[in-house]
Amino acid sequence: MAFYSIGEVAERCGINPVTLRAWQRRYGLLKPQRSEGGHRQFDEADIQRIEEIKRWVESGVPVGKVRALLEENKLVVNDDWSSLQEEMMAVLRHVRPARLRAAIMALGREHSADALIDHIFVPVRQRLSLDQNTARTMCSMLDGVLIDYAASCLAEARKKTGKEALLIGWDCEDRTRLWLEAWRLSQQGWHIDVLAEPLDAPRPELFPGQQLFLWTGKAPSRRQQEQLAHWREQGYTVAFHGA
DNA sequence: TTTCTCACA
DNA sequence: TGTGAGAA
Repeated sequence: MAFYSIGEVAERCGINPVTLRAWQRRYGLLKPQRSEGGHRQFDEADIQRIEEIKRWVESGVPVGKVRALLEENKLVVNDDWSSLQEEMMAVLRHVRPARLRAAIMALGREHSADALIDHIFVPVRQRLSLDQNTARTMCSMLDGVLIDYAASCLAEARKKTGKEALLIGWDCEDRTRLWLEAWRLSQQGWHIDVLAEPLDAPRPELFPGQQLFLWTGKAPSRRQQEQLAHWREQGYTVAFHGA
């Protein structure tokens, strides 16, 4: 196995050695072997990884967020969902909503909401959103069909027995994801309604006696956790949904 | 010369 | 993300 010094790698990849060290030390992005003298020894795999990091950074992702993305991607690539993701991409390239809708309904008959959301729709949307141009259009079309499909699943779920609940996006930009999460909840037996517009400051007092779910799209902040505890003390049935 | 770490913009 | 010091 051939090794490269940090200087060689820096030149080959167009990244300052200082930056490479910073990626390793500050963000845990790299883990080259070391020589006896303590010098870094990069192999081809490391260089591949650096190129991948570069692509994320160039597409506007903050360096601090790249690690999570790399690990997420690794999981996705190694499981057998990747072929279904590719099929989804292939359907998207036709840019035919009716076809896309049929494909998604077919998937919905085969797989659980959890699996589809986590292994197909979230990864595919993420891939599409990185691109600036045509992928944005495909992503937009996908979002439209997904919301349509999610809404039909919510309606379907209401035909079975279940409790009423309201899903509210809290400080989250991703409206489509909100519908996907509503769908997920409906598969857990809830009759879900969605506040289509995410809120900065949800007001449980407007929905007395109703079960509320809050979706933040990320781990709740300290402030949000305190707010939730406060609402519960006041007797509101409100919960974070998901992470 | 090169690279290392660490403190510091 | 980059600079500079001091050491190997």
